[in-house]
Amino acid sequence: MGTTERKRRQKQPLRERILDAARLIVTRDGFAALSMRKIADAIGYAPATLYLHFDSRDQIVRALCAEGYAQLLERFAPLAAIADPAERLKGLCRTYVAFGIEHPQSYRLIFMEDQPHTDAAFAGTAQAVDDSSDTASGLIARSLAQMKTAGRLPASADAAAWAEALWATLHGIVALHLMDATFPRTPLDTLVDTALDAWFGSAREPTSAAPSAAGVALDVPAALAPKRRSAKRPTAKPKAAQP
Amino acid sequence: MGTTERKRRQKQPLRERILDAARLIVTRDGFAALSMRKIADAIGYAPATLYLHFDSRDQIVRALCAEGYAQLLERFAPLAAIADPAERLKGLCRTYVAFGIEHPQSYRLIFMEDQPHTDAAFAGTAQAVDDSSDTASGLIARSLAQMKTAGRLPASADAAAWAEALWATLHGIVALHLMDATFPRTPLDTLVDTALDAWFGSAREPTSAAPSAAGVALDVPAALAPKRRSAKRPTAKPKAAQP
DNA sequence: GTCTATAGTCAGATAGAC
DNA sequence: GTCTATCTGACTATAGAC
Repeated sequence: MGTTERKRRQKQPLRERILDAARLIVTRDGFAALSMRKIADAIGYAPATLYLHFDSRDQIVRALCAEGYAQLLERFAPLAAIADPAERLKGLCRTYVAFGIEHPQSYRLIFMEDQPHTDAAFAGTAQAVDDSSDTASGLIARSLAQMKTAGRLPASADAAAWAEALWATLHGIVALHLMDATFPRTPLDTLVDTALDAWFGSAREPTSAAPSAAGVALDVPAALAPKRRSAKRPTAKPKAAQP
Repeated sequence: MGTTERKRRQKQPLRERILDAARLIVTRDGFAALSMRKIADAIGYAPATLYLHFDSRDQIVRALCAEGYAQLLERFAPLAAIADPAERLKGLCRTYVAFGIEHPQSYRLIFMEDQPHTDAAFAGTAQAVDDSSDTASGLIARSLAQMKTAGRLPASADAAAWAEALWATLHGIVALHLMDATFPRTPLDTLVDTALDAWFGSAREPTSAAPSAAGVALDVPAALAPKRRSAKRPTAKPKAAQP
């Protein structure tokens, strides 16, 4: 074990530098502009060296993506403590949108470009309603289910369908904004609130209990250390060339 | 003029064949797989020949995109005749989603990949509320404004914000589905209806502010003919390479 | 571990012969 | 109008010297 440990530790520094450089390029120029050459140039190594630490460009991309997704979940984590499901949901929605705006390239990769990872993000959706899964979708679905139980959704409502539609709304807001910066003429926060009001009737008369609209601190300080938990399955997909 | 006409007509056949081939490739393999060489191979010409009819690959892509957008507007056209704004809006929403599902590659290009065209699609959004603009967003915004006038939206609602949020929902549904075919576990039509019901209260009980003015359908003058205006400024953007 | 050198592909676009 | 031939440049990934 000691030997293995030491070996791994020797490798880490360069691996980190590769990821750092890759993150910089991606953040600045987008994922399409990421190439092994550019990374190598950025850290002052030859392209071939990168292959000692990553099997392929794709593996680097996946590592960055996993990082971004972990960040999103970290942002969600403190919200789980909010007892009122409506308030929690509001916080989740705002945090989701804020994340997309603040980390456009990560968001693009996770939800707009890389199908495998989009699939992964959706994986838990199905049973998430009663499961306390820690996926983005699971958290939203769970809050909605609780709200239905609390009678804040129409009895006829299908909580799972609402969760899907609500997520679509959030994704649509972020995705359209990332495609065209002028998109929401309405301020983003206002737009999210508009959507929430439309869905849950805050603008409508509060039938039973009027939530006093306790302001959710939507700025989660995020003491997040960029987690480097890289993707586990190598899943070397050697690019099926089509003749 | 006669000479110009004749020249243009001589060019058209091959131009069409180029576009046909390009459309096929794009529909089958996606936009990323579209290359001048593949088009040339498909129609049995040399790559260089394509440049007699198009300045660049980008111009071909734009032509396909304009085509797709015109198709979307054509699908919308007959819906303008629906007098009841709520019914019209429902039709618009379903049509929008259906188009995205049926023409995934066109949708991707217009709204998910090509920023210039996404920008163009959004261009009319601003004044569209009182304008009978023939953009996709304009049609939705106009219907919503009419619904508000008819009292079917909360008086406090900002019709423009609702329009943006509703569009985001539709886009989110389509975009997520295109990224992951398993996305809406709920059937697509059901999901759209769920959103519409939640937003406009068909499912809610008409407690106090009932849609009393059920028949207050504002008629719509806008007879928008399926405009074929392909609207393209060549805008040759020769790909700014970044050194 | 790291490098140089290179293989092998693909791409967009152009020159100039026919 | 159309072709062949080529320029230019991007990329991933590998082999083998140091």
